Order: sequence, then structure tokens, then C-alpha cells
Amino acid sequence: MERVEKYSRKREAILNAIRSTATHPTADWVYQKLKKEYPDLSLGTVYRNISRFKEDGRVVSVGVVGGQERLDGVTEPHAHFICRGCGAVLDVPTLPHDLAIDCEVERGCAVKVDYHHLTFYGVCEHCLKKQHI
Amino acid sequence: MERVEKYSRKREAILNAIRSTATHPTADWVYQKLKKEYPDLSLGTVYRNISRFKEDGRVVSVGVVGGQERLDGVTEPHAHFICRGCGAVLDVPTLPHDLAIDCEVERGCAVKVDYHHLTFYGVCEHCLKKQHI
DNA sequence: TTCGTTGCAAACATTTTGCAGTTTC
DNA sequence: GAAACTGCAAAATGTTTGCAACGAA
Repeated sequence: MERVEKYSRKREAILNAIRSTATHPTADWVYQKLKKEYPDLSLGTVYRNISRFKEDGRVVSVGVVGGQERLDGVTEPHAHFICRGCGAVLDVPTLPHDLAIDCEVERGCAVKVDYHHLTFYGVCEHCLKKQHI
Repeated sequence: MERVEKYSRKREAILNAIRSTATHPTADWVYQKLKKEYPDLSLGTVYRNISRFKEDGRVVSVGVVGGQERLDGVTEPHAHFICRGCGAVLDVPTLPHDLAIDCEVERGCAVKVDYHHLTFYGVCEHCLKKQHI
């Protein structure tokens, strides 16, 4: 039996919150942001809905930064940059996303590749200006 | 004052354990493995030493898989494959590691890039055979 | 003797879960 | 009215930390 998703105002708000920012937010960021408009919102609800979004592909995980999972409402494959100074997660739009390497790895490693992540690590523009790292 | 590292048999064993496997182990894997030879080993010691290894580059983090950080004793840059079936982390040796893209991102994004991670996700050979995923 | 290292257990932080009440259809 | 959704708080998980004892130089 497939469960049928019913409408929920909070679920809609959670998805919109993730989609409306370029910060690649954490669950808690979403919770804090929506807490103002929905004072009775629960962190459990945020986690439950994010979990569902990831399952059906409405949201994608960028990975865990500083112990917290970072989310992305933009599901088209693209590279990311993570700053070791402030933990910011940025999009790297300059790079063309090469889907061909997935096939290459499938042939070379005898595996099935669904997708790949390309993530750069370093210091962001803002942190570079602030101090010498 | 710079602290001077003193010799420790357990530290040596922890580093060797990480270096002697291709499983990209977790802290707990190292702990369980060494527990036999060092019955009084503490998980805190494993975490403390791994943390130090990461700081000075003797060990590298592959990322968090299923809530646990995976380590790599091979510090030369190379790509990884993560299986969504069993959580295995494999090396992808077929792919040449392109260091030039780091510079490209530096120019395009006005950031300082230290390194990048290229990680493929999918189903490993073993899990493919076991069932249809 | 000094100071880095460890075991232990408590503390922490993030995420998951069980349950009873609420909302959607 | 049935089934999905939620708040709440407790539990689970992985990791960190304070402190007194231990070990290397």
C-alpha cells in the first residue's frame, strides 16, 4: 500500500523555506525561521518533512558540515564550495557539470552510479577579507 | 608554546589500523578492532587521536556516511564511491584527479580553494548481485 | 619531575521516535 | 471516520570533554 500524502500548511512552508534561500540551510535554520510564523512548529516536524523531501527528491543533501546536514532546494546537479572559516556553503556555477564521468566510473568499477558530488573546500571571499587564514 | 607529541603505543596502533585497511573505517571500527589487542582502550582516545591525525594531515576525512565519519589513511587526492545499499566506501582509481579545476574555481568564485572532493553515489558490485535495487 | 596521554563517565549536539491529539480528505 | 500529520518529550546516536591516574622523556 502506498501512503497518500495529504496537504499540510507546515510542510509547504518548510519546503518553501528551503527553496527560498541560497544558504543551503540546516534543519534548525528552517525551524528558527518558521518559528516566528508558526509558533507551535516542532523541530520533529521539520526533520520528518525534510526526510520525506530527500526521499522523493524535492530536496537534496549537500552533506554534513560541522555536524549538521546542509540542504539544497535546487536539485539540478551542481558543484559546491564549503568555507572552513565560517562554514558557508556556496554554489559553484562556473563549472559545467560533467555527467559523462558517471558512466566512466560504472565501466571502471562495475557499479551502478546514481549521481556524484563535487565539493570544493577552502576559504570564502568574505573570510579572506576578514583575516589571514 | 607548541606542544610536543610524545610517543604512544595506542596512537601508533590507531594510525596503523586506519592505514592498514581499504574500508575507510569509522572511529568505532578502529575501536572494535583494537579492543582485542588493547582491552583497556577507550573510545575517547580513538576520537582524540583521529582528531589530531586530521589536523596534521596524517588522516583525511571522506565525509559522513549514515551518520558516521569515514576516514582514509591514503591522503593523496582520489575520488570515492559510496554504496547506498551497504554504505561501503570504495576508492575510484580509474579517474585521474584533476587539480586544475581548483584554480578555475578560485578565479571564478574569488575564493581560496584548498582541495576538492569528488564522490560518486550508487550501488556497489556486491549489492547489485545480491538484489535488484 | 614535567607534561603529554589515557580511561572513564558525564556532557553534548543532532536527529529519530512513540504516542496521543489534530487536521485533511 | 480513516488515515495522514503534528507537538511534545524521551530516546537514540555519534562525538566531545573534564578530571584524576598513568606513562614517556
